[in-house]
Amino acid sequence: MPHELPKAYDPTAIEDHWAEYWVKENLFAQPTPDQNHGLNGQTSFTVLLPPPNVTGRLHMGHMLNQTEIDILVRWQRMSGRRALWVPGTDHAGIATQMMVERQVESEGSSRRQLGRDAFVERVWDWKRHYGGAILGQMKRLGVSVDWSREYFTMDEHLSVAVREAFVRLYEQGLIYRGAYIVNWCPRCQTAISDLEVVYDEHKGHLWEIRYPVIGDDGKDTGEFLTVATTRPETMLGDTAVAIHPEDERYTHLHGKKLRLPLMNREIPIILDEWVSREFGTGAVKVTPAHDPNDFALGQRHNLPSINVMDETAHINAEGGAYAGLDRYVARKEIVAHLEEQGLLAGIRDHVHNVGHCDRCKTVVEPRLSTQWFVKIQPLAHKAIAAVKEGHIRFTPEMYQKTYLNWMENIYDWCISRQLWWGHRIPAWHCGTCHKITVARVDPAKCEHCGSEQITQETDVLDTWFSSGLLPVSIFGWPNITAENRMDFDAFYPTSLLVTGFDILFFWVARMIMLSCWFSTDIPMPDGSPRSLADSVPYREVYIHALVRDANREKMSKTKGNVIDPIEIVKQYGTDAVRFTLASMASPGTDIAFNVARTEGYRAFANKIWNAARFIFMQDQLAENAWNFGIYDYLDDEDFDNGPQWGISNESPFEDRWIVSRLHAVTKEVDRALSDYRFDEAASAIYQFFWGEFCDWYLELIKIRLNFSPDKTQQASVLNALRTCFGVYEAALRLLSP
RNA sequence: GGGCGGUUAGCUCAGCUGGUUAGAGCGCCUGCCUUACAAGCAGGAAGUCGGGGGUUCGAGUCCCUCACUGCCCACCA
Repeated sequence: MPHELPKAYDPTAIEDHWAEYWVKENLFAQPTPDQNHGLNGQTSFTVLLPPPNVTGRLHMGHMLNQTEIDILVRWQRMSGRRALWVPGTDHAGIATQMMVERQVESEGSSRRQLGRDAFVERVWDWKRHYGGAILGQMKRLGVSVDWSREYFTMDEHLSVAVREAFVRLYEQGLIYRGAYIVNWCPRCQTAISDLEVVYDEHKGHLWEIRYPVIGDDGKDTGEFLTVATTRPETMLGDTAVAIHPEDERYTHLHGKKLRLPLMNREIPIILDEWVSREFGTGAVKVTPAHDPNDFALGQRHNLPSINVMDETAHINAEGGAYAGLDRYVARKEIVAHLEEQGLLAGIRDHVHNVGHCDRCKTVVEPRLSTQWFVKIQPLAHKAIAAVKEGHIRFTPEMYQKTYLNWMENIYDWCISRQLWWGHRIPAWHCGTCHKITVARVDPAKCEHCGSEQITQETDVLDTWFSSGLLPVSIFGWPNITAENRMDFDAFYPTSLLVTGFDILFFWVARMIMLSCWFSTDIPMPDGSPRSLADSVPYREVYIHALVRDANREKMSKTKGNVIDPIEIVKQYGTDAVRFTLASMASPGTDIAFNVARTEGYRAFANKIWNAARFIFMQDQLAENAWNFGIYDYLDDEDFDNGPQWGISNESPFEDRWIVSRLHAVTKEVDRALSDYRFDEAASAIYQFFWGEFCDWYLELIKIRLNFSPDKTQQASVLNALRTCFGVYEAALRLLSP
């Protein structure tokens, strides 16, 4: 029975063993509750893993996220709740398509050369091959998810949910299609949402261009109106110039027309109070097809829109002599030609924000194009109420403000993407009457004219449209049957969402809007209608920090400062890394990951190992212990319900002390975890185990061992050992075993 | 242009609703291979809590202000 343990803790072998065992036994599965017994009196604790992209490799952010969730899930499970943690992966539209495009290109082919069907098949291949990378890594790390419930956002039943959601919103008049200014990525050749545009400060120029004024006789008067622009190439699509109605410099030009240089087109001067008199020259060239402000102006003043660029941001046929040129080449030539013609009034240095595609960093081109949108106000309205009425609580609290502020100023959501990878929009265009048929199942003919000349919309949906539905779709919505009904009742609303603030709007906000909107049609278990309070996707949101490098720099491949969690884990062990993250996870600040801390916690793991070693090494006592039944005690099922101390008023002081300390620490850890204070929980455990249990209690035990050799004292010593085991075991439980 | 954080030991960070000599890890110094652990043990040095002002019997903790720093949001060409 005495154990020969190595002197130093080697995590690898032990972790490999247990990780494999946990997965094999699917130890953390939470099957659909029994039809008759429901949850059997237990309450549930449900968490969704923020689904990693299929393109990803596990990074420190995942590791932090999973460590926190795992701690909470295990803690709740130990507290007797039905803890369910659902894993899955996200198809990640653009990101994945880009990845596979690159692969295809490296083979000398291209996406278009392959064609849609073949390309999509390639992406599926790719997904099958690499898509499980992160989940595989998670398995090795031993996260306590229910692997039997693993999903992929393009699984059949989840795609059904996406389609249902789209059709319903359409039927409710909340999805519309139209030509509006969208953010267009010329590299990805798709529209992207406002959130997918990141702005960088750019030292550019403000070009001042003279537009000739035309007299009543149709000839140039010799006067000019000078406009200022940061994007001269867009002038090819100008359909007006706007000035402020009360700008006295230009009063005499009211009602006049201008000759658009290079294009020789007559354009009106319009008056609009939106124009700032202070900025630039006080005269704004108006390009409704290439600027959101100008688009709005165009709507107000009934101006035509001339789209002068194609989907690759090359000038199209509307650009006359410049057709075929890249936007920046065109800019250069246009500026040069203006200068030749004496129409360039000046060039100023100008610092302004330029939008880039979040994915590929290409400069975004605002561009008029026909897209699908969600009329978001009604959904936002509910999502605001859900939070304001306290049905969803944010931690840290300040994110509630951030959330509400965004939600209250929300714009319609552009959900269509000109991609091939994703959920294809369930809409069909009629070749005969040109109307649209939106349907749950592929229609055979146009619902308006009955024509069979229909073709499906080529666009796919924004990735976040499907992930926003996950809280309801993974539990069976919209097809709630007698079977999965129990699941929905038991686990929806989920208890908690743990995620980073970087997807607060992308995902958290969308989930709240979509889930609140769609879950209402599923009545409560007792048949009563579902209130807003029970429609929410989760009751709590815990937002954690970003993990940065030791110098507080964002980790990025280009900077080469990425700390690969798997490497660190290999070196120090999973527990050491997890303990580091937990201990550094204090609210409000980013985590500057410091390997020195991990070294310290590897030492802690070693300390725990050696405490066990000490206890097991008491050979002679262990033998006696066997006789005295201490191992029976350890085998006792009661032990599974927590150690029984056998502490009484007569017990030695140190026994009573350590047990009382254990209880206090347990309480402290409970408190800390219920406040999401992983750092405080970690610190309490660390201090207790090392500073009290090892430094004091085990030392006192040594003294007892040395000074109580006779039989009469044996019981006391054994009781001490029993307490050792007990505290040790309990401490391990605290560490979320 | 709005909004939100941060600024505490050499480094990375705690310090909850204001209350005894301001804490931890790593690092540093001194002494120890004491039969669980040198990834250890015993002990030690180290901070005018960003600057200034205020409230209070009492402030790292509340208020004002300044400075520096980071982040989010925003259609000024």
